Amino acid sequence: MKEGPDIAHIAALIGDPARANMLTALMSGKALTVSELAEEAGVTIQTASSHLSKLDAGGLLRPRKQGRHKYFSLANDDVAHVLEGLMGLAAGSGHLRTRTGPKDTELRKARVCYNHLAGDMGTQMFDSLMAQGHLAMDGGDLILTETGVEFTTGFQIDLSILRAKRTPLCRECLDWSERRSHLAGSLGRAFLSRFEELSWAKRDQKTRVVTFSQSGAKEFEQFFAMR
Amino acid sequence: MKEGPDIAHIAALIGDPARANMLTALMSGKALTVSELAEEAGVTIQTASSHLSKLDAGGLLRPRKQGRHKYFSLANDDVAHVLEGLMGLAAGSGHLRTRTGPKDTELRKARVCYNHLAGDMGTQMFDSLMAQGHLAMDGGDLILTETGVEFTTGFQIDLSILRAKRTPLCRECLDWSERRSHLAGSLGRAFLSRFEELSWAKRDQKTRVVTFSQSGAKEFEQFFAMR
DNA sequence: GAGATGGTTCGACTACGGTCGAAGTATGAA
DNA sequence: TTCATACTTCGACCGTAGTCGAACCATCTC
Repeated sequence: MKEGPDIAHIAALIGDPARANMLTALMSGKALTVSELAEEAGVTIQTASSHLSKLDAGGLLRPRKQGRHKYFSLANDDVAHVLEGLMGLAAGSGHLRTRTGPKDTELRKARVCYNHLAGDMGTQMFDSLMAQGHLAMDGGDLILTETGVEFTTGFQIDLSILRAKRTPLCRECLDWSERRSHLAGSLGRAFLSRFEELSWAKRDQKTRVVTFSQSGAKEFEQFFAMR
Repeated sequence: MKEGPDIAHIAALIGDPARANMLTALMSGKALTVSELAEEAGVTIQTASSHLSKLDAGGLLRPRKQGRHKYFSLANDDVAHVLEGLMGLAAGSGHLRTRTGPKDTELRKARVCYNHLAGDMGTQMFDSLMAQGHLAMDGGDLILTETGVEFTTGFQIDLSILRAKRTPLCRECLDWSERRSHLAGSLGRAFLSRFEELSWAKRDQKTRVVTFSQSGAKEFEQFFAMR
């Protein structure tokens, strides 16, 4: 009756509307300040502060002080992963916050998941990389193959920098809208920022939507076509 | 500020201690009655009933009436998956309900996750099946290869029955203790029940622990050795 | 220094939701 | 029919936790 970790505590942390809004906002991958998160959640700064300290104590956030600002971001990919999972359940039970509107289709098309590309285009990219043999599964872990290394370096992504970090290079992340995997981990992050550098795509500042330019979408299709 | 599914609602459902206990109990994969779940959660039958109707309304459970009993089980693998994820976070933040005791090591060794094998032996089995090429990733989906079909039928598992069901044959599930994937889906379930039929292993009724007999462990090692 | 801006702490208010006793409904047994 | 068991509904109680105003720190600017 009481073995295993204490689910209830952190589920309750996520379970408050204000905190859930903050966490959802942080799924954009950006680090946000207390006041930004307060606005995002629709509460005053005081309450936001108290919420954030609780989330931090629960290990869900990573705070960083910078001058008189305090920036919060999600603690790690695992947290983002669980949040996506919860979104999947919520979406499945037909409990959408907003009725499926025009913004919803944009979110399904391409969006930011923590720090990498998700949605239709995210899964397409993942599928393509697998089909081309650039990614492979090795005993439950996702790995970058030799051709994959070539491909990414050709994409102007410096793997040595990524490998130096503690976070895993490749991870898969389950998509709540597509119910399929897409690429997470530091490589997933690198791909997305590369898309931005090449101005193939732009993140919306507020809504997690990623919009590809017309030419950007074409380039993307070129590299990540299926078959 | 309000795009995406309503995380908070279902997170709050999981966030109550009594409900979390019930859900954890259901991770054993067994369907339990209202009174059993009440005892599991340490509350009276009335409150259990109200909790269960809320969980049901949230789409987390699948109720089945049978005579004057009402059996509840987890709605699907997705729910189990999210619960495992939450356990991972809770374990990671050092928030174990019970200090890592003797039962904890048993849980890490081999346990039931919803309806399939998890823990050290679960991930070992998954890794072995991947290494032997019986399982493979195909565009984000886990599939059974041709040799995999051979292997499982040689194991006296009737695939045609499994394929007839709506639930996916193969799925991967992230392990909170090992932080690696193991095999879920109807095939994962089939393997576990086969182990029981062969009396290689036995589930403990209360604690989710799976104990392998000495000879059973040897057989297991034979079939699912790494390399 | 003084003033402004970003966060935190404290205290008081409030409301939502978990809890159980008691009564009510269904199903099964005798 | 009568009794027992399994569960649900109702109502009342109570505690916890979210909320904000006000005052308090800390950091930067001038």
